[in-house]
Amino acid sequence: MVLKKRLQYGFSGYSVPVIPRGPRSVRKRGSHKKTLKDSRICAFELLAAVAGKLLQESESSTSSNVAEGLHPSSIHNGGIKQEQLEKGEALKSECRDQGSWVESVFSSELAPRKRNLESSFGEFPRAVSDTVLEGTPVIPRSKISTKVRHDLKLEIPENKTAAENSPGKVEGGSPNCGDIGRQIKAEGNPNHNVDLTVAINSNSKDPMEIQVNITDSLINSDTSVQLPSYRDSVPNASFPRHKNNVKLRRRVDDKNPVGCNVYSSKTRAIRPQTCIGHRRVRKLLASKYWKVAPTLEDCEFSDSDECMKNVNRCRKAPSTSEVIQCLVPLKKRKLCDHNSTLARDPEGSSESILNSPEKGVKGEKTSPAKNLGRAKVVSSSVVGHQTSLKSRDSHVKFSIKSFKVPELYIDIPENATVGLLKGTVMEAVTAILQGGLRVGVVVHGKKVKDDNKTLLQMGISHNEDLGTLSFTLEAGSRIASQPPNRKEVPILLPCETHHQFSRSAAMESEVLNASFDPSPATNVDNHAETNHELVPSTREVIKDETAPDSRALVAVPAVSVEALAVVSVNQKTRRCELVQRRTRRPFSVSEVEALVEAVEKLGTGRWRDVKLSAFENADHRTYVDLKDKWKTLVHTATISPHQRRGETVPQDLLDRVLSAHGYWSHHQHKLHGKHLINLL
DNA sequence: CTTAGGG
DNA sequence: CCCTAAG
Repeated sequence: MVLKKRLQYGFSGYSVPVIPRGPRSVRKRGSHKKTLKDSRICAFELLAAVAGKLLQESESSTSSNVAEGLHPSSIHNGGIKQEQLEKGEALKSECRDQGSWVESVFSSELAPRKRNLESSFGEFPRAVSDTVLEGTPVIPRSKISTKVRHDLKLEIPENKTAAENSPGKVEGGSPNCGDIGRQIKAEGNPNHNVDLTVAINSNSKDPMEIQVNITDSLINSDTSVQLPSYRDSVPNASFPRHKNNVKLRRRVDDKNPVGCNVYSSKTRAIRPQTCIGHRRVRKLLASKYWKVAPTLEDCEFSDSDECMKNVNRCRKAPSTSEVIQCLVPLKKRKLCDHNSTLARDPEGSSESILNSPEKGVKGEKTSPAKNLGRAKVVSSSVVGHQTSLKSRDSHVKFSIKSFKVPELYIDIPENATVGLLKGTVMEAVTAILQGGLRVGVVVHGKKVKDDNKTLLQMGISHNEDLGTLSFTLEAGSRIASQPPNRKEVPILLPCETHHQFSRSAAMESEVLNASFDPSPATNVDNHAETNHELVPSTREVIKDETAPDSRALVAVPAVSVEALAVVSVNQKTRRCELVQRRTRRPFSVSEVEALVEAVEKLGTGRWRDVKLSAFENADHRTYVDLKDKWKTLVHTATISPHQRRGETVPQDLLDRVLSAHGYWSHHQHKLHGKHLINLL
């Protein structure tokens, strides 16, 4: 039968099944791609800090908000909603403040830490607390995600270097100061013309909105930045359940006492429902767990170690102190999804940090050693939207619409007051900004390290799609920025030393997707200085509220805390292409011929062999490509000639395609066995 | 990593 | 071409 078929089709190679067994095809594509996908996102914490301040400042306004909004989903009017989470309850609250709105999810479980809370508590308006407290059951471990929005607008000459493009540093105002302005300044480059200012805009329609303005900004594109999530344990705080701004989720596991260890483990357990089932792995930018140390008035950090020491000294009970954990959302998102708010996948992120086996991070490495002890954590991730604008004069214009603070996890006792809760959140946020911020530039998912490259060199030109351009905010490193000497700034301490949070992996971030309508593309990037990875973006979008997984990050002293990542996304282009699509390379007739020949010989189920046999040297043709091409060839051969498009394939080849297809579709399974028999 | 299919 | 589920 075999022979018969052979003759029938006239395939010379038919009888001998060629089974090339060379080295497995090396697919650059696969690894490359994956790498990109997996690595992404950095959290951005900057905003969080701002938000924290705002909270303080906006005490008065806050109370009213808390009582009123009922709509959970709305950003400005959060509602309280209870949801069952896998393992715990998460409380999500959205608060508005002047110039910024913060949405947060708290996770609570707690470590005792009243001092700070109480002090801060006093600052909050009573109305708020009352409302909150009213009839509220305790909700252990809530998750809070905070979002801060502001607008960034930028216009940069294409010939500016990356450094210029990315301001070297973003400085946050001191937590204590009443003024809201924060500036991002470009450093090192004399020519940079970017000056970003983040300020609370009281005039804004939305009181809670924070505006970030870059001088000379021209455009309206929007970018949102998200901050990494943190977990903070706050002792004795009670959460309201019915108020508008808060969403609550019940957690299943509340049993554990407060310990850092316990905490961490639990933290892991917590995973947003939305995230469940997600296959994609996300990387966490930040380290896993962060602990917030009580505010130390007397401590100043010259270096992280010092900081830590001081902190410890100051702390009463470190072990029990509240812990703020920053989670880095790791979920990958698909860039193209619309309307999704940002989502995070803590697990993924943490995994990435941990070098989880899953995609992405695998091979890349984070050298823990480098970061060990340094506790650099990239905790926040920022996602933004970017709109590419057409510009004239070779200037690239884009604006970052907003920064978002994704998640903040807090562990707090049920009986804690709202005020304490607020204070805790504020501290956590503020702590993030302590070290100042640095801006990173991510192009096509890859962080651009070379500050001397011009935008043009990086492919950032006015006529390019800016969708692949994004920015990250990173906590300033000691090196990059001087450790702030501030007092009363909450300190994030590593909760568990044993935790690996110190790994550089912590630095990895994941990409988040932007949410709103336009097509959000998300990028995440980790900016640990030591780590650089390409961050791929995904299309998946996760709704932030629902999706957030949580994994905790350990906050390290501000000094050591690093990186918030901000990613801007291009909204304009619907198609988000963080992961750029391979350039299209139509098959030439000769390639088709080679393919047909190989398939006639090998059959349609052995694409790897086909590749090796006929396209061994064509690196750009993967076996999947060949398979796809065959698929299209079959289709082409099936349809009428006038319906065919592209380079016309000789009819004789198509005939062969059809013949081989028909033959193999019926014999591919049996054939092999028969061949073997024949050979024998 | 490969296949096989859907998108 | 991409993305994924399945081996």
